[in-house]
Amino acid sequence: MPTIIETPTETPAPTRARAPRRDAAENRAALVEAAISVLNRDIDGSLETIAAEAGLTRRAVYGHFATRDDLVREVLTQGAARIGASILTIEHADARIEIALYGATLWLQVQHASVTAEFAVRGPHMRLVAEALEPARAKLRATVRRGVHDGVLRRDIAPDRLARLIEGVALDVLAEATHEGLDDRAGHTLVMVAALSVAGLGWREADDLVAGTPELAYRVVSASGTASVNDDGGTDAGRADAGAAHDTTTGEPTR
Amino acid sequence: MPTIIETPTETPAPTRARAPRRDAAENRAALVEAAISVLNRDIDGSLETIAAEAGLTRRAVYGHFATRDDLVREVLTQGAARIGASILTIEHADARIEIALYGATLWLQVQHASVTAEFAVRGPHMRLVAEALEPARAKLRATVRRGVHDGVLRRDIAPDRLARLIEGVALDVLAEATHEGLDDRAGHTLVMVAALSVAGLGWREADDLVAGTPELAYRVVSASGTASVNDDGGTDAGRADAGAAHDTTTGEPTR
DNA sequence: CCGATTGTGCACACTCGTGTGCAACTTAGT
DNA sequence: ACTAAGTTGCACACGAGTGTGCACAATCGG
Repeated sequence: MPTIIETPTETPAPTRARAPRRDAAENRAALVEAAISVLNRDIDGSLETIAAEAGLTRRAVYGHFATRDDLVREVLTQGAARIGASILTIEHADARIEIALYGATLWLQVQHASVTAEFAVRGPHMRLVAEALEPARAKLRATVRRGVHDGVLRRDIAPDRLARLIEGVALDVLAEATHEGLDDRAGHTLVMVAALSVAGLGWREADDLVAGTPELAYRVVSASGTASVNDDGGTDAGRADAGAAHDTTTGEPTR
Repeated sequence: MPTIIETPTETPAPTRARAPRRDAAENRAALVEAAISVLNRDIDGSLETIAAEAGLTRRAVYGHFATRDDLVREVLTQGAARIGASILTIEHADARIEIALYGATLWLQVQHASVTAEFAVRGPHMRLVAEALEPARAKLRATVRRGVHDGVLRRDIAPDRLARLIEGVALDVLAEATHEGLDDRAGHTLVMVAALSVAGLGWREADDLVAGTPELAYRVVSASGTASVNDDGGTDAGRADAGAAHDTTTGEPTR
C-alpha cells in the first residue's frame, strides 16, 4: 500500500473497512439514496459527499452517471414520478377528505418530497420538476375548486392560490419533521390537519373530520409496500363530548 | 481604453454610463440593498452579480466589506434586527389579533424577511440569524401559549410547534408574493388570514376578525415611514349577512 | 483648484468542485 | 479459474468564485 494521502477534508474519510461490495445496480441505488439524503441537508452538496455517503469514491460515481446533473435529474424525476403517481390515485367524494389524503400521501414521501420541492423553486431544474409535478398539482387545484364549489372549503382565497398555500403548509410540516423530529404517526395527522386548516376548517372541524374518517387512519407501511390499518387506540380514549382535552397530533403535552 | 475584456458571463455587464457616483456611504447602502435583492433570487449569488446590481465593480465591494461573508452578515443582522424590533412592539389583549399583527408586520418586511428566513435554515449563518431572531420567536411562542390558555386558539398542536407552523405559513405567503405577485393590500390581508387559519380559526372567523378589527386595517406606508389608515371601501360593499359571496384577500374572481 | 476618497481595470494566487484518463486491484458470474 | 464488470487512486485540465495588489481615473469636500 503506497502513500495513502489522508484527505483532511470535512469527511473524515474512513477509508478502512470498505463496504463488502454487493452487486452493481445496488450501488447505483445507493447513490441515488445518498443523493436524496445529502441534498436534503444541503441542496448543493458535492459529489464527494454523496459518493462517500454511498460508500463509494467520487470517481466511481462516473461509472453510473455521466454527470452530477444526471444524478440529480435521476433523483428528481424519480421523486417527482413517485409523488405524482401516488397523488393521482387519491379520490374521494368529499374534497376535504381528498385534501387530507393529499397531505397524508405526501407524508409517506418525506425525503423525496422535500428535495423535489426544494428543486422545484431553485435553479435550472425548476422546469423539469414543475413539469413532472404538474399533474399532481393540477389535481390538487381541481380538488380545491370542487371543494369551494361544494361549499366545504374557504371562499375568501382564490382556489389556485389556496392550492399553492396548501402545498406550502404541507411542506412546512415535512420540514418540521426533518428539523424538529416528528414521529410517523404524529406527522401523518399533522400534515392533514394543517392542510385542512389552511383550507378553511376550524381546528375542531379538522380534528373531527380526521378522527371520524376511517380512510384517514394511520397505516403502518411494511418495507415491501403493503399497508395495514393500525388502530391501537392512541392517547385519546374517551373523546366524544367536545369538552376539555382534545389533544391529538401533539406529542408534547399542552402543559 | 485598452482591451476591454468583455465578460461573456450571465451579466451582460453594461459597463457604459456608470452611475454618476453619489457619496460613499450611499454606495455601501446600495450594496446591501443589491445583496438583499440578489440573494432573494439566488441564495448564493456571486459578488460580481451583487456589485453589478449596485452599479459597482466587484473590486469596489472590498472597499466596503472585507469579505463576501461580511456583506452577507451585514444583510442578515440588519434584517434580523429590523424584523425583531418591529415584532417586539406588537401588543394586544387578544392573542388572535396579536398573531394577525405578527403576520402584517412581517409583510412590511417581505424582502428582508425572505432572505433572513432563508439563511435561518441554511449554512453556517443559521446560528447568527436564529439568535438574532430568537426574541421575536419567543414572543410569538408566548402569544400562542397565551391564546391557547385563553381558549381562543387551537389546542390540538403543541404551542411551540404551532408557533413554528405559523411562522411557516407566513413565510409561505411572502414566497407566494415573490413568485406569483401579490399586491400590497392583498398580501397584508392574506398573511393575517393564513396565520389565523393555521392558528385554528375557521375561515369565516378569521375573515370576520380581520375585517372587524380596526388595528388590522391596511395602512399605506409612505417612503419616510409614516403610516396612515387607508379605508377606501374595498370591493366588499354589502357584507353583513353570512350569505353568498364573501370574497376578500383574493384578487382573482372565484369564477 | 487641490488633495484625499472612492471606484476602475487588470493581473495573479488560491480554493473547490467537476469531468477524464489510466493502471492496478477486487469481486461476481459462469 | 478466468473474464469482465466495477472500483480505487492518482494526475491533470478546467471553470467559477473569492481575495489582493497596483496604477490610474473620477469625484467630493473644502
